[in-house]
Amino acid sequence: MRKGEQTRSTVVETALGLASTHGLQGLSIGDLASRTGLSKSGLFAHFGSKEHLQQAVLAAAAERFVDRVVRPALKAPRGLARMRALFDNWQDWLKGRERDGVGGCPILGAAFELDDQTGPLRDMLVRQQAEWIGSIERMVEGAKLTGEIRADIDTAQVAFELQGIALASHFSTYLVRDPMAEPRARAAFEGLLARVAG
Amino acid sequence: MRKGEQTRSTVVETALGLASTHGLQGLSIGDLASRTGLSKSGLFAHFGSKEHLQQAVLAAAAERFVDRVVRPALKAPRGLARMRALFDNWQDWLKGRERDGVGGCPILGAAFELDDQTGPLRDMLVRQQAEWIGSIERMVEGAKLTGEIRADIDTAQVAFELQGIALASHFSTYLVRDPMAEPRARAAFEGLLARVAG
DNA sequence: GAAAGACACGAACGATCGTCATATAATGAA
DNA sequence: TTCATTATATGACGATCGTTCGTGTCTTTC
Repeated sequence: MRKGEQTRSTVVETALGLASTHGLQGLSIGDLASRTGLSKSGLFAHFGSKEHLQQAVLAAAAERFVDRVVRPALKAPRGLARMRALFDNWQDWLKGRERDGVGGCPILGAAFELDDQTGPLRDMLVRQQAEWIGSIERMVEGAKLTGEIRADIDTAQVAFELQGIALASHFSTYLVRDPMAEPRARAAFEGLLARVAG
Repeated sequence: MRKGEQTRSTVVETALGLASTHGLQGLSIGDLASRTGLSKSGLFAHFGSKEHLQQAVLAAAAERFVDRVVRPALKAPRGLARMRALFDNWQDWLKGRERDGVGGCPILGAAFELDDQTGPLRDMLVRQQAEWIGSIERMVEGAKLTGEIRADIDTAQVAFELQGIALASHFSTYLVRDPMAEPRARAAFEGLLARVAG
C-alpha cells in the first residue's frame, strides 16, 4: 500500500469514529488534522473538499457494515438461520462498542442527518440503503423458498418492520440508555418471525 | 404579549423550521438573524447563548408535539380508540407538511443528533422522551383496563415496538421516500394491535 | 544514487462562527 | 409627557471554518 493510501485510510477511520458521535456535518478538517497529526492542508489534499471527505467516510461506513453484518450472515444456510444471523450481526453492530468510538451507528446518524437535504451525499446514502433493504428482502425471499416463511407474506412489509426494530433498538440503546433495549429488540424480532412463520 | 416575547417566539419558530432540516447543530445565529430581519446581537440577546436557543427550540418542538399528537388523542375514549387516535396524530405529525418547513420531525432528528453527546440539551431530550414513552404506556395500560389488550402483555414491549414503527415510518418517508411508507406503518400498527388484542 | 512523482507543510485568504460591550431606539407604566 | 424598562443595533473580538498556493521533503522507481 502506498504511503498516501495508508494515511488516507487512517484519516477516514478517525473521521468515522468522530462522525459516529458528532455526525457527518460535525466533522471538521482542522480537528481531524490535529487528531491524526497532520496539517490541515496536508489532510485536505487527500480529499479535495469536505464533501468528498464525507463521502469517503460514508463509503467506509457502508463497507464496514457489509463486512461485519451482511457478508458473515451469508455463510449461514438460507432461510431463518440466515435471517437470525443477520439480526445477530446487526445487533452487535448497533451496540458496536468495538466498532469505532463510543457513538451510535454512523449510518443511522447520517440517515437522520441527511434525510431532508440534497446532494451527492444524500444520494449516496439512499443508494446504500436501497441495497441494504434489498439484502433483507432477498433473505426473506430465501426463507419463503425454504418454506419457513409463508409465501403470501409481504416481503417489503417484513423488511420495513425489521428496520423499525433496529431503529427502536438504536434509539433505546443510545438515547434512552435502556438496558432492556436488546432483549426488547430480540423479542420483537422473534415475534415477527413467529408471525410470518410458514 | 410583550414585544420581546413576540419576536422571541418568531425566532424560535423560524429556528424550528431550520432545525427540522439542518438539525440543532446546524442552527446559526447569523443565518437566523438575517431570516428574521434582526441583527445578530439583537437576536442573541433573547437567548444569551446558542445552547439556550437550542433548548428553546427543543422545548417548542416538544410543546407542539404534545399539542398536536398527545393532547387531542386524550379526547378519544380510553382504550384502543385512544391508541388509534394517537397513532393517527403521530402519523400526521411525522408527515407534517403543514407543521413547519419541509423537514422531518425535529425531535427525532435531535434524538439521533444528541444520542452520543453530553449536556443539558441531551438531558432535556431524554426527559421529554421518557415522558412521551410514559404517555404511550399509559394508553396501553388503559386498553388493558378496557379489556381490549390482554393483561399479560408487556406494556413496555408494546411501546418499544410502536416507537419502532414510527421510526421506520419516518425513515422510509424522508430518506427512502417510499410512497408506501404510510400504509406499511399502518399495517404494522394494526398487526401489533391484533397481536396484543384481548 | 539520481530523477520523478507523491506527499505533506506553513502561511495566508475571506468568510463565518458565537459572544460581548456599548449605545440608541422603541415600548409601556406613571 | 416623563421616565424607567425593555428591545434592538453597531461594531468589534478572537476563534475556527473550508480552501488555495507555493514550497519543501520524503518515497518510489529506475
